[in-house]
Amino acid sequence: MTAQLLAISELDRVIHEPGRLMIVALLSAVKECDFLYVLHETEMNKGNLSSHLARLEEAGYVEIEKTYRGKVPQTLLRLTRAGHKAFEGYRKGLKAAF
Amino acid sequence: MTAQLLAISELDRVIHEPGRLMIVALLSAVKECDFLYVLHETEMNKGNLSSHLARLEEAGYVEIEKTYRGKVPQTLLRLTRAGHKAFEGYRKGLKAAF
DNA sequence: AATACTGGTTTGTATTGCAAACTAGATTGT
DNA sequence: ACAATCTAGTTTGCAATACAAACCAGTATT
Repeated sequence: MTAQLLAISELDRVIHEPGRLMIVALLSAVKECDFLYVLHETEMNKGNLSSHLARLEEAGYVEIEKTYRGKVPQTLLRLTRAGHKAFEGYRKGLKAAF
Repeated sequence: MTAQLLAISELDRVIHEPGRLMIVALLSAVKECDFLYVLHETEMNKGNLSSHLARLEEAGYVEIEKTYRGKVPQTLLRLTRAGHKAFEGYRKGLKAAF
């Protein structure tokens, strides 16, 4: 197995999925934002975004904080340290592959 | 939607899957090889490789030619022109995203 | 006091990805 | 010769997705 194929085979599947890749790329840039911002920026639907976030949270890559902006609920999102490392590793993997 | 997110969202899913990405990367380098070479090089199992190849063929990205090496069957694989273009486009997409 | 809107979550389904089981034919052993 | 084994794959069955439609609790509107 060549280094290229090895790098591809080792890509983190949680991050690799395009929907989640968008989320992680976005969060890695802004440090914190809310559900609706990610929703609009990625052009996903709510159900999809919700479940991808749940997956990322379960992987320990994002923190989800439910709070309020006045009376309306707001879900704040941040990449955890593990999330940042995973994304960095993912990008290194890509670079190694291509 | 930023250019980065757009690029991610437009990645070709057929090629994006790591198993198939390995196959396509390999075929793009060698022009032609057989099933067993890809099998050993990628370290997949046969069932998996077979179905990923079927998907790539159905997408028009690989040509599958069944022939014989003496008396033993041999499956030859090549990337089609469309496959080369798709892979090139995929790499451009990645470059645009990261 | 209905109706509609916000900000999400849950549910149902169709598609995948995966490996175990199978197949057809060639080879080897007895 | 004929059973057992090997080779080169394909098919099948299942578990895990990804996706959107339907739902829900609370708020604002008419």
